[in-house]
Amino acid sequence: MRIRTATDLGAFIRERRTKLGMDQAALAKKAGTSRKWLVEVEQGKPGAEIGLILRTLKSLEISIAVEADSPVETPSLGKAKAPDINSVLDSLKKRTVKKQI
Amino acid sequence: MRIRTATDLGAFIRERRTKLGMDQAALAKKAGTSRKWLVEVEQGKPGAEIGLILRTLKSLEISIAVEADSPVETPSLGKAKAPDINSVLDSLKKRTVKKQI
DNA sequence: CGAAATAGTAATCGAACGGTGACAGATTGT
DNA sequence: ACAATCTGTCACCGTTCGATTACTATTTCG
Repeated sequence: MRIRTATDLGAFIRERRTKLGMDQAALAKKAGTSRKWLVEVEQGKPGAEIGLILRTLKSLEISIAVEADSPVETPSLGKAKAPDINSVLDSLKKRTVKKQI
Repeated sequence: MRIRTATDLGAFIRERRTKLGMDQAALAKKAGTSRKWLVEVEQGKPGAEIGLILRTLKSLEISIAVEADSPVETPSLGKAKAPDINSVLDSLKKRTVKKQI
């Protein structure tokens, strides 16, 4: 499932939790958090800390993956957009990536 | 890329940022955060708020997906897997979605 | 060498986090 | 009806976040 907001994430966590037949208390304990925190997360709390989120997902055996949408910069697409290459070279010229090479 | 820890996430964010030729200040501004925050996130800060993380990933055109590792029960067509069905029915009997309607 | 840009760090401060414990509402089973 | 269970909410409190504003490396190029 695609996650765009904290609400998406909360909904998915809840769905998975109930599917596994766990109640909030059980999951909170397993993830090492408080039940209050879990309630708020399932409701889409945007302020929740990523560390606790990851622990919770792990407790639910949920894997999380990230992926770059566009390879580097949307090339192609109709217009003869060579400028993209130039802009990249330009930015590289200004101050090289530094880590490169 | 599979994300298991905040460090994984920070590394991926940094890699993507540099690949796009952005510096920390540019990304921080685009994501509506402070540069200091971004520095810490790239270093793997587990206390970072999920809301800001999601904004940052969006600014980098990174999509994030979650997936249940084990399917709880395979509703595959006509398989002779009765026990799973029962457990599902059991959990459903205990408490339904409730917030519906 | 020196200037410019990028990245890391420090101190401060208001705001929000997360934990605890308790309570009310809703739902289910006896 | 009653008890048991699960969920949502509340107040309190110590801790920590994130923004801001500096300052210090480090790198790169003229």
